[in-house]
Amino acid sequence: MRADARKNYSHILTVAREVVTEHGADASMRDIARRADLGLATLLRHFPTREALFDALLCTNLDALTQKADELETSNAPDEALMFWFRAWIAFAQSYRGVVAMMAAAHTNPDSALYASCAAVHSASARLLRRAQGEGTARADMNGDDLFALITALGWAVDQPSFAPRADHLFHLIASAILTNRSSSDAKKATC
Amino acid sequence: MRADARKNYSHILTVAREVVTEHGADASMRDIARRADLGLATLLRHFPTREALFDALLCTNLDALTQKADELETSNAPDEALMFWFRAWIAFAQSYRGVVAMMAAAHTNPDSALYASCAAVHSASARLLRRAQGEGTARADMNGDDLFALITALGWAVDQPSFAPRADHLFHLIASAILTNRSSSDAKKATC
DNA sequence: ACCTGAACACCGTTCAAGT
DNA sequence: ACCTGAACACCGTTCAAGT
Repeated sequence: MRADARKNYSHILTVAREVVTEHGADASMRDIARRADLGLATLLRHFPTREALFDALLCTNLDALTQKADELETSNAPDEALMFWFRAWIAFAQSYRGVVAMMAAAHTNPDSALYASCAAVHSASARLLRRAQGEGTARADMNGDDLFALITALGWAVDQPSFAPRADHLFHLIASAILTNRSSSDAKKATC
Repeated sequence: MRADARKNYSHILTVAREVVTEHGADASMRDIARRADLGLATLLRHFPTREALFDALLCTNLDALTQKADELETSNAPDEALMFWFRAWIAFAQSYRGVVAMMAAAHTNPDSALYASCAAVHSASARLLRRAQGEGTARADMNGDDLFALITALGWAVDQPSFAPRADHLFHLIASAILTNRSSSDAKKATC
């Protein structure tokens, strides 16, 4: 990449972070370009779609999330690991408004620039679930798709202004639906 | 209302139902007007906002939903009533793509044409919850806001193409998070 | 190589002019 | 009363012309 292009690239990301913080995932691409003092066409040259931009915006967080799954898998009890990771996912979901809805949509469509990231999150969570199921601390009548649906649904919910105040409690409720032992102390550590 | 206006009004609703069935709640208002052979301004005269149109589109379903809450409250066991109504809500959520997201947004904003309808659904569900809690069959550490958040989150989830295939099972999982007795036969009747 | 203004086909809002 | 074309300020896409 040429020096000026590289400079534009990182400048776009900086500005996009600001704009998206204010307006959420539906922020106007034109507005981002405007605030970066660039033509809209230039922005779209670097990030041909909104999802390409978000993949770049979120890749650090997303990598941290999948890496955290690896760490938890070796260093924590299965149910504890699942719940800690679930918490981390919800924190991620709250990074910018609308990200979860965007990821849920991207999850369906292999052409999306976010598809690979979604799949990575999905498989990380599925791995943690299977491990807890092996130990008998997570419901056996549930698969990776179910887990992903539940945590994504909660991620969407805590994104809604009217539901956000109850985010912690809602987390606890969903957690209790996933774990076998409702009052497990491990779960409590993660859900309280 | 003048005769021609009344005719336009109902014609718009008929056409809107078709277009929204195809394109979901984000369907273009212009497209609806076009298909109705009317100027966009005429459509917006009858329904000044998208939410006003949807309030009209959904009012029959919404009324049925709140009325169903009344019926269930007198004719069924509290936990059974709660679960039957929950099922009806999910069926409503599946009537058109995007309605749940729209209602969640409307729920926050008192100026929305859908606000009253959201409040009605909210209070109907809260009533059924309190009754089940009184009997001890629904979790005590949960309020009407929590329930509304959970059922709305599930409504959103089953709206996503990738989660829809597991809709029934996801319902069961959320139901088990709401009810006290996980394998209650009443719950089973509603969740299976 | 990389940037960008401009034309394009959309969207919902508003209102003056028509019947 | 009710309808509507047109102007408006937006949006993302595309590409020919510039450096």
